Amino acid sequence: MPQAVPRPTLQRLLRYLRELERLEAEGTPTIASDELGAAAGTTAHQVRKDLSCLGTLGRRGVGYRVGDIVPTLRAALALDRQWRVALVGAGNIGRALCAYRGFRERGFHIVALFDSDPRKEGCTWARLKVLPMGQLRRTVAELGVELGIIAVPATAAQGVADQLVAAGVRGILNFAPARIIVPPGVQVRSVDLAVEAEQLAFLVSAQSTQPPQP
Amino acid sequence: MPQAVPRPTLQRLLRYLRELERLEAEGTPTIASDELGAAAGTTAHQVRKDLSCLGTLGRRGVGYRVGDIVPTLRAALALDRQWRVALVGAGNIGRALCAYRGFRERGFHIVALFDSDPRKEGCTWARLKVLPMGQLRRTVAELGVELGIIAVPATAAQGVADQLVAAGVRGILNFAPARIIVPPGVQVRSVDLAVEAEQLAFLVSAQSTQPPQP
DNA sequence: ACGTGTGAAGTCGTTCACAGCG
DNA sequence: CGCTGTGAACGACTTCACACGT
Repeated sequence: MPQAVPRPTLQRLLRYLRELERLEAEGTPTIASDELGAAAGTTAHQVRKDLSCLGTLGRRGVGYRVGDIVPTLRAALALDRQWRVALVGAGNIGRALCAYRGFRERGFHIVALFDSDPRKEGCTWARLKVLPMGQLRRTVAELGVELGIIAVPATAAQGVADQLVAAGVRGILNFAPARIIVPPGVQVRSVDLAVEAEQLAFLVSAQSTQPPQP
Repeated sequence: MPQAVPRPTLQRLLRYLRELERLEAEGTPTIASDELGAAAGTTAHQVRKDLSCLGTLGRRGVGYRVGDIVPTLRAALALDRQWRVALVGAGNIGRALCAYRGFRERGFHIVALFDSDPRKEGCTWARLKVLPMGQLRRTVAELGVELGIIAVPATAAQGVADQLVAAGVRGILNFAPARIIVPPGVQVRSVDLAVEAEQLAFLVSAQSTQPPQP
């Protein structure tokens, strides 16, 4: 049975899948854990441990058959289906996410776009009309939206999250620099662009002041 | 001496700093670890352990003086200064990052903008002219750029990283869905938007198939 | 003989409990 | 007495070593 997959393992599994899809496109029939590890930036040990979370996927003495495990991984990671997404916030970030090809390529379809600013209402981006927030609940229900993306200012984030949850969304990807509280049963992942930059700055700075050990 | 700060601790310290700056603006003079923990979404234990990485910052029986530790935190996290940043890639993501206020508010100034597409050359975004890649090296040196942001397609990412490193950049924030290899002494942080969505999808999906324990 | 799967050992981070200072 | 600082216990993830299937 698929016992819990640790978070770090999940991230790596997604990277392995990327690499394996590339190998599949190139026609590589089989790959060993050490090669996959090198391609994904980790070790053979780690690759085997991670993949073993999902069952017995390889063949001893041979390696992993690319054609076999790509579908297995896709299914295990819930990527063998399409996800309908609502995007809230038609600002700079919202516009970029709306146009981002990476989402659609991986099965994430933004099917509705909302903004509280009436001046933006009716504008069209990437074939989507900007709808007023008042229509969020009905639209999410009608279109069967399962995931929401928040791309609004920090002060508005919690309110938007509440509305998304009330509309029945099961997961939220939050780009606002604010902590969001949701009831159990709803998943949240936050991406804070400034925090990413700040982490980088710290690492750069720490490395200058602390030269590596002798 | 400031011994190594674990990565998860670093992330939390940045969140504490946000909360503390808010408290400072509100005029709160002092705060205890349990309140700060609640505000930042963690525990009092964790707050004290994290802050103790940076030295003895609190007063027993009192708590932490907001006015004291905000500057201390800023200095320890290398946020008591400005960072000059070069942005490569004038596509959707690049445009959004260029206009993103959060960076400037936190001391990250995008001072140069590059794209390999000659048609975009000379366009102006947020008071920045799009420059050709050929000018990257000289411009980075002249302006004293320390950090680079990559917002180009995956296939171009490694090449851009190489050019940034050759130009003397010390850290790279990578938004391309590709692994980037840099020499030691250069820091990289990657943000893969599709992977974030994929993780969310997995968590939502896993929760449906595995109801919580009895 | 080769490469996977996996228990065991090791490392890192979190949680805890209480001593210690204001 | 209140709240911090911190060593110690705990738990999670990683690294390792080797048995096992092909």
